[in-house]
Amino acid sequence: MSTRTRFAPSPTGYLHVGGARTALFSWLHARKHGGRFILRIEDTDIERSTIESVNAILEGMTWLGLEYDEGPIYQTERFDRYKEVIQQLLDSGDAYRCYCTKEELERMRAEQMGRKEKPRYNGCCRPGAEPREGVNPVIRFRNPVEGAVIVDDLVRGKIVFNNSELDDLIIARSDGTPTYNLTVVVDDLDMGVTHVIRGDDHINNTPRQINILKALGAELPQYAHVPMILGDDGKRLSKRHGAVSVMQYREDGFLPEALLNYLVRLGWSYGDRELFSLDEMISLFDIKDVNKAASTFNSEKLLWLNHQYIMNSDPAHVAHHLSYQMGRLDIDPVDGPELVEVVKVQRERTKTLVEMAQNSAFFYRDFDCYDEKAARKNLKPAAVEALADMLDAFKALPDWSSEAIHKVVVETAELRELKLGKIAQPLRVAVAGGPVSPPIDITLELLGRERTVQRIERAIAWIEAQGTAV
RNA sequence: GCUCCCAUCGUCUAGCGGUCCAGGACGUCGCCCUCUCACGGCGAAAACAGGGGUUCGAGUCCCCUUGGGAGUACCA
Repeated sequence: MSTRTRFAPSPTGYLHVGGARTALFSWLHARKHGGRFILRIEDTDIERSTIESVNAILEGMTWLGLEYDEGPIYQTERFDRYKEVIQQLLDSGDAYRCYCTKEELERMRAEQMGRKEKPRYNGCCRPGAEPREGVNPVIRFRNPVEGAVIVDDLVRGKIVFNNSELDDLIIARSDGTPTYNLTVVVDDLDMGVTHVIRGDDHINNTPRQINILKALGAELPQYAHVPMILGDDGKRLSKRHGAVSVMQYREDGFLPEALLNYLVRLGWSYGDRELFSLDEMISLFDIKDVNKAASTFNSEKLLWLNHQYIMNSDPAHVAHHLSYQMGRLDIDPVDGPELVEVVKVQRERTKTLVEMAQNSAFFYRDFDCYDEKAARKNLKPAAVEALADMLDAFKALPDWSSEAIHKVVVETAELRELKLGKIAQPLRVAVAGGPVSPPIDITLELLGRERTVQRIERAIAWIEAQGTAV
């Protein structure tokens, strides 16, 4: 049977990095084995599910490039099928109606906890209960009492659960809607899922699901429970830890492939390798090699990876993503140099696209004011002469190239008997507004003669104005 | 409480009984390069949670302790 995997989020929020990694593992497994990857939306909890969340998840998957072969399949559209299976279970005696009220169940739990027992349903309606006035029954699965369920997990190995530890779980609420453990089983079965790859917070659900599958006479899929991702404090990753939404990483200037690369290395490795292209991930990844222990999300390393991808990816590709950030700054790339050229000169000095956009804004529009510290240090009266020299030279330059510009800067330094830094830095602040930019000759070449001239004039005027103001 | 899971540098990890006075990466700290910021190069500090076994030999296998995590819903 050909491999079929799925990612089945419940739409109660955005796609977070933990879910994204589970989806990635599942996607990789399908791709590696030439199988199919299914997206299923588990929206049976109508109270908590929202269409916004569905869209956010879809958007996240798209940005990451985790394309699905089937779906999205919505569970809310499959209620008839679930009802059919529930009826089947009822008919075969593997399920029964339970008339206990929520209040009774709560009391039962409280008493059990008081006796330091594991809280579980006591099975009072199991032998068959009489309908009660005013009580809409729930339907429970009749879990085997004897024996044990052995989960042969691809990442955990064998896990044994005694049936005596399990109780009769509810598969249909009193309003008739199916619950999670039932829908997962039916869906995975109907969709022919061969490998259930999911977070290890589902381990405890697995034996129950296996029992239902067995009652249905179905063949079991392979299970792989991947460890969770923790925040810096060792607790399960959540909003408290900062950016957890996949789309927030786009906002923060990350390349999707950098995030993917970071995620795949969290709980998985291939020797000493750190960098993996998508194709390499597909060929090298093996779900069996995934670690058992939970791992902590480390933003610093993600930043490093992002920088690696910014530096080593095709500049045109980076430029494409950079344009999004430029848009957020209200910059239209037609107002300055080609974005690709900007990427080429900025990529080794910025770790995120946000940073790159901010540090490159001066190529496209005038800045409002100088960086205070840099101006104080570099835009001093002593710099005026050299700036004026270069201004004249630049105006007269027949050829506006970095080589010619470089020559002017060097010659001015020699003429004024100053170190290159004493010349280049004031010039840099004058044209870029701050102390950081690519090499000055390249910066000016990209900026263009017109803007260079204007900005040097502006700087000279500014310095002189400072002098008279004090 | 009960059930299940986990445990190598601060973090991600290599290690699948001897080749480990434990290797790589991020980060940190030095030095070099340098017109700024970076890139890059070189180097340093930094870990087998503890205790019992098994074995000629244990980071690697078993048990216990400790510490973490998950589940324990008419949520998923």
